[in-house]
Amino acid sequence: MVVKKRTYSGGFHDLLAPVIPRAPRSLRRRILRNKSSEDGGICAFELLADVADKLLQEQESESSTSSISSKGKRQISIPDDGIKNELREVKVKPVVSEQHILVSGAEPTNLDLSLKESQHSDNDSGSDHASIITNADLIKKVNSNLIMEAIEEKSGNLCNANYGDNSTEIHLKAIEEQSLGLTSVKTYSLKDHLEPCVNTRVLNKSASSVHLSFCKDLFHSPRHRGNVKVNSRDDDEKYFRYTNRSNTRLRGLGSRSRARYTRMRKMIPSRYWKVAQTLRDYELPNGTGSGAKSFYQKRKNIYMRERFQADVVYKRRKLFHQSSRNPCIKKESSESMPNLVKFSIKSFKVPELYVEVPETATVGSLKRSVMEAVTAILHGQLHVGVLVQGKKVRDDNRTLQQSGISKNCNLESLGFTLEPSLPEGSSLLLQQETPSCNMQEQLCRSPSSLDISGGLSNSSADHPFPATAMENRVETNEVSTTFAAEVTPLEDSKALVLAPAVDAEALAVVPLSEKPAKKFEFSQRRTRRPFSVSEVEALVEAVETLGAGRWRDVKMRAFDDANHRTYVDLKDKWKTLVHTASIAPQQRRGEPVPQDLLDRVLAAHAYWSQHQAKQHAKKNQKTLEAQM
DNA sequence: GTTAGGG
DNA sequence: CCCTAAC
Repeated sequence: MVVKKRTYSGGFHDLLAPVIPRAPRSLRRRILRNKSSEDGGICAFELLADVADKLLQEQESESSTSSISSKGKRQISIPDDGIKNELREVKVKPVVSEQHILVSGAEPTNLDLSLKESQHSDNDSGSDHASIITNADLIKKVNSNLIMEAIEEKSGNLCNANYGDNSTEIHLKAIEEQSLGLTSVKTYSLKDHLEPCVNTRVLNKSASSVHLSFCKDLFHSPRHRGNVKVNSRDDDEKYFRYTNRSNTRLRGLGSRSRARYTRMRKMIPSRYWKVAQTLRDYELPNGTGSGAKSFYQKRKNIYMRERFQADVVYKRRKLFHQSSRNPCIKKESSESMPNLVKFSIKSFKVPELYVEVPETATVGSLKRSVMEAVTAILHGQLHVGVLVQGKKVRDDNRTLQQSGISKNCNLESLGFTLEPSLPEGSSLLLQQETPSCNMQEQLCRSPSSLDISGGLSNSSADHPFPATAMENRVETNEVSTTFAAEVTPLEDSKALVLAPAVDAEALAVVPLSEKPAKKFEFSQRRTRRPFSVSEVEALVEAVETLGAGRWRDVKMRAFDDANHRTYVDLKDKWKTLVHTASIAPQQRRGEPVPQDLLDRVLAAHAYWSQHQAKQHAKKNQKTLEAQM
């Protein structure tokens, strides 16, 4: 006997089209089609459920027939194990899976169960399924389009694009797995030559709920990564699109079903989702197109430009498809998705807004004053800055990795800033530059600091990076009125809640001419960027001609384009070069500087030292003469 | 803003 | 690289 029915429960009611008792194939097909057209797209789960369904059907018919029907229909036979099965889990995953997204409309316990089962039986996160298929009764390769057929039912041409290879190969395996308390575990591994593999598993257990887990890599195997992209859309519920390699066919994955919604949320790390939601719900009054909607619209160009956008959502979504373009990531992408860097902006803070109110003012008027100060700042166009290790990342074209933003490091030093374009002559004086004041200090020192976050962050322990925005002190050409963004773990963060402007009766915001306001940027050491040999050479050349001491000129001459090299840096480097050149080669560290360069360093150093000495002598001479 | 020098 | 005095 074989699987007679599937029992779905818990929120998949509108997701699972095939949740129907056995019916004539034609009928079920019609149902599926209707469902499909209604949604205007397919969902991976439906698709796979259908694949499983087909397999089961084939299995069923196999009990009386042989493998290939006379009609040429592809059938797959598996031995009748005599077990009554209920479909318990349909698992879809690529051969190389990075992560499962568990979707369950059922209770957490069921979810846990599903997880356990996955952990127990799915040691196949690598490319080897043998580990879980210990007792293969049957392995059958069918050069077949069976899976294609099932998929095509739901997706039309899309899967042709992805799986349109007739070499699709199907392995069927059935096993007994008593240790799980399962009467039977059948594993159907549908694997095409290109991978990913679709592994449809039918578990038998007494519970009535169904757990679905599938990998977000369904159509996104490492080997295909360069060709398959995850797109995003304006509609959250059709949040992702998978595109084929020509990027012309897009498949909306969604329907309005809660389950899909849930699944999408699972596919997206929660904090991003929530930020996305938040940004959608709370529009930013930034004047750049009325907030979130415009952000989403901008995303149309998501593949056109490798650049970071000012909204976190956009930025983090882009992470999903940064895989193949950056060679630095390749090492990882050969195994899995690129690491996702998780951002969560808990709050934006505006420290040191100075508001003056008379003692007799009411609290309400104080609130209004503060609000006006804030809205005055936020009124103009906002820009978002990204700070890494306190250094503002100015090059929007750099990848996160190149900018030192990675999953495993630096996140504690990551920050976002809001940079309003203050109107000319604004009376608002925000802090000016002051290194070495951290946010805590700053906030403590600033009774009028505003937390405009409304951030409701239930910290979840799995995010190790409560980060504080910081900004470096130097190299700021812009008028830098920045607000730090506190990047924190989040679960239920409402990123930005901005109250509307209130009446203009508010009290004056005091221009702080008397107090050299401190920029609220928080100094953090820049990332170390050792000088390359070519940089050293450029430096040496410049110093040879200009002399040691004219560092600004040296900068302009040789490092004008290197924003990360200040003239102070050049001066420091020269200092270390002189030192390096004067010590034994064995004592030198770092990338070896060619000896000839070091020789030139010493020569130039000697020359300009002497020159300087001469200058000093002249100067002293002159002063002496003047005194006489 | 630059320079110089200690940390 | 940072910090900062001194210009």
